[in-house]
Amino acid sequence: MGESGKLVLHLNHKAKSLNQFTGEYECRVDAKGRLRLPSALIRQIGGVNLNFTVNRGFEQHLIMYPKEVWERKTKEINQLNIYSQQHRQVIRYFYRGATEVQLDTADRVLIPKSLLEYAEISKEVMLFAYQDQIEIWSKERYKIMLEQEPEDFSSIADKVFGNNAADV
Amino acid sequence: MGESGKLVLHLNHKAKSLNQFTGEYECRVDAKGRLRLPSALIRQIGGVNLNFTVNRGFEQHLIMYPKEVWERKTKEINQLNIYSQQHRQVIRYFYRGATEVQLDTADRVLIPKSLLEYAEISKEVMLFAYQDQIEIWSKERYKIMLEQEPEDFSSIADKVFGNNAADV
DNA sequence: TAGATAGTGGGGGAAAGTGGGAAACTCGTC
DNA sequence: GACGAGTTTCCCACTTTCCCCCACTATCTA
Repeated sequence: MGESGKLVLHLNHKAKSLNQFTGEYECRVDAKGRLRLPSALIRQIGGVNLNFTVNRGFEQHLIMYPKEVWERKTKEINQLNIYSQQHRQVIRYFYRGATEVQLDTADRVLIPKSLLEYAEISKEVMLFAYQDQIEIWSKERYKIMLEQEPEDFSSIADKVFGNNAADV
Repeated sequence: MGESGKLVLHLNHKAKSLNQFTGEYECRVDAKGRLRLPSALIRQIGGVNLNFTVNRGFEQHLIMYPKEVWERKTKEINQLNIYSQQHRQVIRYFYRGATEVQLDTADRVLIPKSLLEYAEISKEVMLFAYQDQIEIWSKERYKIMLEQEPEDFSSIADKVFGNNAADV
């Protein structure tokens, strides 16, 4: 979809959650579609929180949110106007495929096949955790993603960091 | 060392921290991927601070920040709008594999394999500490980086210091 | 030369991660 | 309801990795 930045800017996008994940983890999905979370990540999550929502990300990867993060995000989305076609599109696009999952006794989640297919995940997976979410990428796609430098990185970096930081 | 072009890349007016590192250190990663920090550097760090965040730098090297320095840096990036494709790219480009590490009892950190690969580090490593960060280079790449400075340094310096010197 | 500090390397126990058998459950069909 | 195919999930066994600990070497200082 188009970015329609104006549309979504009403949303309170700023991440002010307690969850602040970090880390890049290499791991794998087994033949049954189970993904074990690295224990370093489990520790960050904090033990109490075993429920997650997985859905499609915007760039052919998956995103996993702790349940209460997901609930907060849906609240934001639900503020959009369902009677506007454009908004409906955004709403659907946001929800597309969201599935609740939970850790089994060996700290694994079962990822639905349709989602694995969408992200082209067969075995090797990279987890990329930042802010309040955990992105799930196939290893190949992750590599490709890293190699792409955003065209306007320096101009946005300018804005964020305030001066000519990324000029050279 | 000292006056490299790279130095200028990281100008960040907002970064005034207590941490102020200096130095160039030669050291090595052992067969298990552990990097021992030189004790001179440990002394600069100040003992209290055992947690770091490592991520990819922009020139095929790694950067290590004390945890709270990293957290300060992410604050600004986290203000971006995750629903904007452009901003998402920038956020990912900024985080690019950031992973928390900590010193073991022998003052070593275990660097994730994916990051070692990215920086082409096998054994010999150069640490380059300045401001509030520690750059980690493979010895070969560090040499190459140093060698290619002189040609364009003056023109870059012109650009950076010539008109925007006020900020610095 | 001895003693202290810095740096290197590896053994081994514990923890993390992997894989598969099989019981339990779901759902459609006869 | 009975049955079977497919899926989910618990459990256990096995492999791999991590990290504490100790021992050894190298370098520096008095």
